[in-house]
Amino acid sequence: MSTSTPSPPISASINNSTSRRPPRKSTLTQQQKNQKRQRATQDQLGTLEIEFNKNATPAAAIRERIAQDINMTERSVQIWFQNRRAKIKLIAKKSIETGEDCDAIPESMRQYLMQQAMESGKPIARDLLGRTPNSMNTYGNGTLVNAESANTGKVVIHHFTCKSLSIGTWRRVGQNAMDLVIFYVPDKACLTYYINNDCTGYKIDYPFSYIKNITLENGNANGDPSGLPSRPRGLVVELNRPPNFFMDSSGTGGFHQCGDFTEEQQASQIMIHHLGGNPRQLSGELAKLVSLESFRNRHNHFDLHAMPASAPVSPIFPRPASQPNHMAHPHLAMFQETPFGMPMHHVPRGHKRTRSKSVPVAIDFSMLQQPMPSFHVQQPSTNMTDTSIYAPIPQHHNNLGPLGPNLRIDTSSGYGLDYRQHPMSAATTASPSEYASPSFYSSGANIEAVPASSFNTPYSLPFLSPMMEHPNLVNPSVSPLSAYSHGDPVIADQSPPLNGFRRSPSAEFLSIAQDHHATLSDDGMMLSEMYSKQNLNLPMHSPQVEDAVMASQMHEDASSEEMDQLHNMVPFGTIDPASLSPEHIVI
Amino acid sequence: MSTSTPSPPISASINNSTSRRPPRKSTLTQQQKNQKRQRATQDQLGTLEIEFNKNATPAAAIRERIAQDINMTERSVQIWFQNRRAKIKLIAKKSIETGEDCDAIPESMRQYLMQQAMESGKPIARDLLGRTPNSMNTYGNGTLVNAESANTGKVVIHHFTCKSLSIGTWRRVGQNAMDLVIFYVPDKACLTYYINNDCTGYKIDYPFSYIKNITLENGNANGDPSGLPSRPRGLVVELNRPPNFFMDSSGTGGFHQCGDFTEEQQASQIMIHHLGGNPRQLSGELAKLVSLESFRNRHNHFDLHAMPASAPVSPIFPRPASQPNHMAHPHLAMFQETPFGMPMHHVPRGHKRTRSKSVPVAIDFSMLQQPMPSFHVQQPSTNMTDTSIYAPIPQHHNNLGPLGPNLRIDTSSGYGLDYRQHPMSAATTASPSEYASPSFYSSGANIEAVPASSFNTPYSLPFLSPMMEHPNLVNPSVSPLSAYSHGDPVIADQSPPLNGFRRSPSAEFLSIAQDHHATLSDDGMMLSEMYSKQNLNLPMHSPQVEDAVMASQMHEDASSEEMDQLHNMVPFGTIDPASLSPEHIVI
DNA sequence: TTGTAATTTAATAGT
DNA sequence: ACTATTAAATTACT
Repeated sequence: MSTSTPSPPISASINNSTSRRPPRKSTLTQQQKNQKRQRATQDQLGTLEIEFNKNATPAAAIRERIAQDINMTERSVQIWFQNRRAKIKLIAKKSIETGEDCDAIPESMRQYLMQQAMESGKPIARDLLGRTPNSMNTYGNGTLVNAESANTGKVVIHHFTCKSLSIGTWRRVGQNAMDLVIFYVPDKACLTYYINNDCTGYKIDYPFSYIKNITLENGNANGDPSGLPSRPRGLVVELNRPPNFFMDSSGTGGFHQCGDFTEEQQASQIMIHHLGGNPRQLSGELAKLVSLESFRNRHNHFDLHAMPASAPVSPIFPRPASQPNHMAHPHLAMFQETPFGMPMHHVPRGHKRTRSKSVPVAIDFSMLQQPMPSFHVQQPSTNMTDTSIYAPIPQHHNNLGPLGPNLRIDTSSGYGLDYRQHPMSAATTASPSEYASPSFYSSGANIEAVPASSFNTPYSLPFLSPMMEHPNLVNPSVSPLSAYSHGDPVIADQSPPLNGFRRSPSAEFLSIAQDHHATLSDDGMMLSEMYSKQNLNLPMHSPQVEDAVMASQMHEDASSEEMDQLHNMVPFGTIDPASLSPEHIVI
Repeated sequence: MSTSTPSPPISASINNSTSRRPPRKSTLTQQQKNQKRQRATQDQLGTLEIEFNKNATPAAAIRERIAQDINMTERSVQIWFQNRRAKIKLIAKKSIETGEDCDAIPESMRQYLMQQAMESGKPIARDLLGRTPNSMNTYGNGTLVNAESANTGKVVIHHFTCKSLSIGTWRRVGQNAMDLVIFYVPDKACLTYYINNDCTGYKIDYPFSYIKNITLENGNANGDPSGLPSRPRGLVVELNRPPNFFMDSSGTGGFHQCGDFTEEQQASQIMIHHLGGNPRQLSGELAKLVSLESFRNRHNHFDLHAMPASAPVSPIFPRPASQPNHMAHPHLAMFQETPFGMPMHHVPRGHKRTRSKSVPVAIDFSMLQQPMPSFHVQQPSTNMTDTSIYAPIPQHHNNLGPLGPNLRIDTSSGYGLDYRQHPMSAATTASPSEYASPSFYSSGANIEAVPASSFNTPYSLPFLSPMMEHPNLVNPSVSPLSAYSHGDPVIADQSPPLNGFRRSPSAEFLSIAQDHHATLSDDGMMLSEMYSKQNLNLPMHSPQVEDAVMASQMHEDASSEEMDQLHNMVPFGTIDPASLSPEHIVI
């Protein structure tokens, strides 16, 4: 039938069917109904595409308008959008598995996915799209995230869905879901804040052992009818010492440690970090963290003397009075864990999804075309982007010029070479012993025996030593500091020598990255990736199962950890002020 | 990433993916994913073929099994089936156009196509597959259906999707979708029941003018909560005179008129026919019929005096009290037509497609090999066929022995020679004037001017005369009766002389058939086919557009009638008892 | 070259 | 609106 006849002008044929389409309701006609299955013309596709980029879930009215514009039925437009979303979602998912890129995901879709993930507490969804944004241009800059996406997937990562990070007055707000990523790698026992500013990546990280406690702040959601401006919701992390700072010399493919880049180096002074986010969401995420042995034992290896093992049962922990400025709230609640490590009050699953409503979120189209590094941050006025909704949130030091390989972010003092301000000595500012409290343990099963071999404290453990075998490991910009972060005994314990690794498909990338910077080892992801290689032989079991959903789609021989890979990105969005039972949780 | 690696032994590579593939979902892997595009081996093809013959749309589980059997991924199996179905469908369609045969269509595929057509009320699909079953071995017996399949497709045919036909106590139940076909040819203004019994075809037909009224019985679907056994659902046709009877002297290639072959010749006595079927489905089909001018004017040419043209507006038609036995129901509803000739209450479009589920329909594999005539009927116990689901339905006179060229069907008295029992005189039993009622018209636009040239009443018009030009038109078994059926003025009017036909690819078959029997002209399909030839030059316009879907796939310059070709077969299946708004519709 | 494997796209069904 | 599936249309590959 399709032998020779040249296809007639499509628009004409479509016209036939739609021109007199009744202005009826929506479910009415599909093009097909009228005649045949019709292929969208390039014209139509163009418009659809544009509209999709603007809004991946247009309301009926908008669909109708579009439909009229391009001579399609509203129904067909609807279907097109549906299929498109599905397609992109699939791509996103796939890109997770393969670690491939996906610059084909318009910001609108990201926003949408974000929101979706946000509203459904489901980690799966979060993974998918949380992850997708990074996979864009990986290899190039070799961020930790990229490293992850490149590996075959043994790395277990969990996110904290936060949209803001505040340390003192220094504050970063995630704007397009790529500029602020907060996550931890259980196996590394390390918490990381990933920050992107104008295509340059920065990160702050610290091993669990640096964490004095973590608090979930629920504002004054319920039970406190006072009209007071609600306290910032989210996690409050209290450290016992300053974290580590890194930056990504853009494009070169790796992080190197650097000095405190926060405004006035506040992060080196103030040990309280506020991670703003939806308490309901964070509740579950926090539950996971605290269920980790590596978290619960985070102080065991060096701080046994500092904390009496008897205290932890108390449901309410008095917080150290010496606390500078943050939240001395009366609302405290014990974090209760379910068999799955989820809090009892975990969101039931009755999300209120704002169906196919265009989200009032800033959209960054520029992202779509430019093959730039994975992340980038608030440029006060991005083309096409409406940043107004974020305006009320104070952003410090955003008046940076375009950045080259050098970074400039919220810090007037040195970075790069002047990177070290508080190595070991930082302990004097906030020594572990000072802050250590009985509240470190959230359950009774904390004090577990530690293998003798794992007595590498974060202070002294050069757990990177195996990597030193590599000749080009010495990077001029790397300071000794790079050797004492991530003092995770477990990792140190199980970490195999590098030359013992089996070469997986991603091993190549690994070696490439290794050639780049000595700081490689400082990159949590890289580390974890190497570690993941080992996992091929040494499957590890984490207490979480919930995140381990995607794995099933990969290989059936994959352990649950396999699937639960790279939650690189933390989606964020409007915070649902919905009430959460416990208003305040301290770990 | 898939640069160059030479494809390894296929079975091995496939094995990789499938052998221990997780019992996971579907989106799994394509062979390609693993390595390269892989050609199915002869072995694999063999199995696939066999499976396809068993079931053209295997469920996922079955696909999985097959996949494992032949070392393919489930996905690939799925694709293979998909492509296969597409291919066969194409073949089928092509065979329609060319009039070629196609013994390459396994029964499973026919079943599938059937069901598909069934579930989608769409005539398109119905055409295709309605058509396919016949295309098997056409030439041989040259049934009307075959004739159709042979023509190039100008014939407009519409089906009534019925699964049973009852006249009095005589009853036929469609069992394999090929033994009971009820349809009409608008241009012929003739309604036909096609019946196949053990490879021999029979038919009953009558021009529209014989139809007193048609009722749609919806049983007591809704609004009648009484626990009464629902009245039989479907169409009830009331005639004003007995229909015509034909049979196909098997294998010889044509129908010839014969006597009433129904049990005790009930069809000659009882003017009420019950056509069982899904009311929802039939509703739309009936809507089409009543929208036809040729239907609405069916009495105009001879019975104008009998019915006052003023009455028709009444929404509810009192039915003649003289009605014998059938349905004197209180539920009557006006059949409302939309601009498209569809009833307002037309099924919304919510068919429940039992997706890719093998239908619980009797499958006759024997059909696959044997090049026997298109149709055949319920053999009480067919090999491999589970007839149980039809068991409850009484089948009369099925205890026939194998039939040769002679027929034996539900009639103990004469046929063949003793064929004429109620020619004109039958009118005395139920004269048009007696039954004529104002309800003949379903809308106001009925009484239209009739071309003067078309005043050929079904009583006198020898519209077959052109065919008499053929020498061997005289068949011993043909009676004069054959000359007065199908009194469609339009056809008679526009029918060209035979020798004026253009030779289409199928013209050859036509002539062959013509050489077979003088009864050719009695075969509605043959007639309509000839007629269709003419259409090449004389496009005709029917009020329906909906059916005209397939045309776009043929030639874009084809008129809408062109596509709406041969609805030869009426697929049937389980009747959906879903409620239909109007319970009872009278035309 | 065709024909077949596979992908992409519009649509349907069910949820 | 999402998922799963499909048929139809197309592309790719042998």
